[in-house]
Order: sequence, then C-alpha cells, then structure tokens
Amino acid sequence: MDKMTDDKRDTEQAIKEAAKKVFLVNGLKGARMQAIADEAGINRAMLHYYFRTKDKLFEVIFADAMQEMNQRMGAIATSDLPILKKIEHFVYGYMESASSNPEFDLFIINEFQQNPDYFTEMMKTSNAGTAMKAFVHEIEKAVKKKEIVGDPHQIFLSMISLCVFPFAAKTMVRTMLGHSEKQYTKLLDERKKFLVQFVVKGISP
Amino acid sequence: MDKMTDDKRDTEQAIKEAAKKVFLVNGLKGARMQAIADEAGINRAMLHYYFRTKDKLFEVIFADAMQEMNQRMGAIATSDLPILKKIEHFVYGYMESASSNPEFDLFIINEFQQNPDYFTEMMKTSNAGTAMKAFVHEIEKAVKKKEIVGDPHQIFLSMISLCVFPFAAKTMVRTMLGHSEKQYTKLLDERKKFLVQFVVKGISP
DNA sequence: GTCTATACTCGGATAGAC
DNA sequence: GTCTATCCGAGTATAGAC
Repeated sequence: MDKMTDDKRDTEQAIKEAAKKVFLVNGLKGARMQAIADEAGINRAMLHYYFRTKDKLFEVIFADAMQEMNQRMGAIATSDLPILKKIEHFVYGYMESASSNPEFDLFIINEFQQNPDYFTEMMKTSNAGTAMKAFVHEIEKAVKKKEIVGDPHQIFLSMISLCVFPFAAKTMVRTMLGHSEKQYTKLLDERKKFLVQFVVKGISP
Repeated sequence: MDKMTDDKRDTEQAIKEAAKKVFLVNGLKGARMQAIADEAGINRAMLHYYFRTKDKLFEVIFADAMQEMNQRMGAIATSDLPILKKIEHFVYGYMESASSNPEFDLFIINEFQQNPDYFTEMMKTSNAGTAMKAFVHEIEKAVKKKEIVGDPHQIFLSMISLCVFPFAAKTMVRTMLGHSEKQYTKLLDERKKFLVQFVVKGISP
C-alpha cells in the first residue's frame, strides 16, 4: 500500500518534471505527449491516466511556472532599501533566477501572446502583479523626490527589457554576436554588474 | 493571355500577403493553411498549386522577412556620424520600423530558437550580419577612444534589448502595466526619445 | 497501475473533374 | 487556374487486457 502510494507520487512527480522540460522548450501546442512520456520514462497512456488530457497537464505545469514568475518578481518587493539598491537587488535576483531556467522567459512571453485573457485574469490574482505595481510605485516616488529622472513606466520597462531579453532571445543574440554557448554564458554572468552601472547612470539626475 | 498572367500575379501576391500575416502571428508550425487561404479569399488547393508545400511557402515569406530585418539593421550602417548620433539614428530607425510591423520581432526570435542552424547560415550571407558587426565595431572604436564606456557587446546587447523587447513581449508588458492598446502605443512612441537619453547617459564616461 | 491496440481528429497534400 | 473529394500521416485520447 505504502509502496503503491509512493510509486504513484514518484510517477506523478516524474511526469511533472518531464512535462515542464518539454513544455518550456516547445510551448503548449509544440509539445508532444510522446516526448513527455519518453522524458519521464513511461508510455503515453500513463500521461492520460494521471492527468487526463494534455491541456490539464499543461495547466498544472503552467501554474508552477507562474509561481516561479512570482518568485522572480518577488526579488522586487523586498524591504525599504534606497531605490538604487532596490534596482541592484532586482537585477541580480532576476538574472540569477533566469540563468537557472533560461527557457522560461520566452515561454511566458509566447503563452501570454497566445492567450492574453487567461493571463490578464491571472495577473490580478497573483502576487507577481502586486509586486510589480509596488516596484513601479517605488520608482514613481523616487522620481518625485528627484533621486532619479525619467518616466517611471519607461524606466521599469527598460529594466525588464535589459534583464529578460538576453534570455528570451538567447539563440538569436548568440548567433548575431557569433558567440559560443560558453561565451554567451559568460556574457550573461558579467551582465549583472554592467546593468547595474548602466541603469543607475541612465536614470541619475 | 495578359489577363491570365495578371490573375496569376494577383493571386500569387494575395497569397504572399495573406501568408505573411498568418505566419507572423502564428509561426511556421502554428500557422494553418486554411487560415492563409481564408485570408487570401481562395481555397487550400490553390496554395499548393502556387507554392507546392507549406514549407516552401514559408521560405518565400521568410526570405522577405529577413530582407526586412536587413533593412532595419541597415539603419545602423549609415555614414560616419559620431557614435552618439549613430545610436540615436539606430534607435529611431528601429523603433519606427518595428511600429509598422509589431509581430515581426517575436516571430524572428521564435523561428531562430526553433531552427538555429538554418539561421546561423542565413546570418553569414545576409547583410544584416555585416551591418551589425560593423556597428559593434563602431562601438568598440568609440570605447577605445574613451568617447563612451562599457563592454561593447554589453552595450550593443542593451540597445537591442531596449528596442526589441517592448515589441516582442508586447502583450505581456501591456498586461503587466495594465495599459490599453492606445496607451501602450503612446508609450512606445515616446520611448524613442527616452531611450536615446537613457542610453547616452548610461554609456557616457 | 501499466501496457498494447485502436479509435478519432486535424491538417497537409494529391487526384481528377471542370 | 480553380474547385471538390479524398487520401494519409501525425498526434491525442480511450478501451480493455493483464
């Protein structure tokens, strides 16, 4: 009995991990149930046994992914450090989180694009939304106090762009720059430091 | 005879325009031949008559798209203005071009991701590659002359990120900021001016 | 719970009449 | 050149034996 339960949990967990991998790389439509089954070391029928349909399986994985996004954006919410420290904290937090899951950014962008309504709703309830709004508000306050300059939305959008794009468009950029996987990883690693300086200078009065 | 030829050209052209629309939004795999046929006001069989297969049709459209990318990047290559003017020129050129074709950026990123080898080859032959390399080189020279500071690749990547991301992740960012289509368009329009100031400050010595 | 066999659906491609 | 009918492969989902 215990054994059965454990087996079940293990299989379920194995499927989830496999599904995450495959969905992140290929998206909902692009993912193949066979690929997920292979990755999990089981056969297709099992997937249906545990999760009924592809869509249902995706929803589970996707909820996890949103959870991760919340955490990333949570890098924002912390404490009441001065704005420049907060920015530094966000850049490092996001970039490090993204490094351990490079496919994630493009995945989210795409799924957002294909199902805007679903996400609009999701955004309201999730704490990613509130964390971000809070951060934008911090920027607004700092601008009012003349600690930094520029339109708050533009500043926020710029930070997101600078952090996310290099991961989302990884293959394209790598090809453009003619970098190897290793070189690009190095570039991304060094980028944290560069970005903090770059952004801080860009918005200083 | 003339009439037939004209009809043929017209149909072919109609298909190309329809295909471009559908492929840009849905990508190669996501696009449906039926959707293209509907958009062009003909039936599916015609698509095959004119372009044989979906892949062949895509290649034609894609070549056009790369052509467009070349032009965008061509905004770089121009003349020997001082580096800061060149940057300004690039930002305005790219953003305006992207505004008239907002789906393009995400499309390219995705197809790149899914077929890296194909593009790596494409990059070598196309002049988009050379135009970019030239621009990176300009940045390198300017850094050496101490006109600007920072790692040239980081600077280049930052410019691309700042310009491309707001279009590529349009829906996601809009949702995050809670903007309407109109508000977001305004944000993008104002962004050109913001970016030039932001970047110039960020890399000034 | 796990497997094999099979049903069903969708979408790209072809044949053949006009 | 254009249309209708049809084929065929791929991929999801289910039935049923073990």
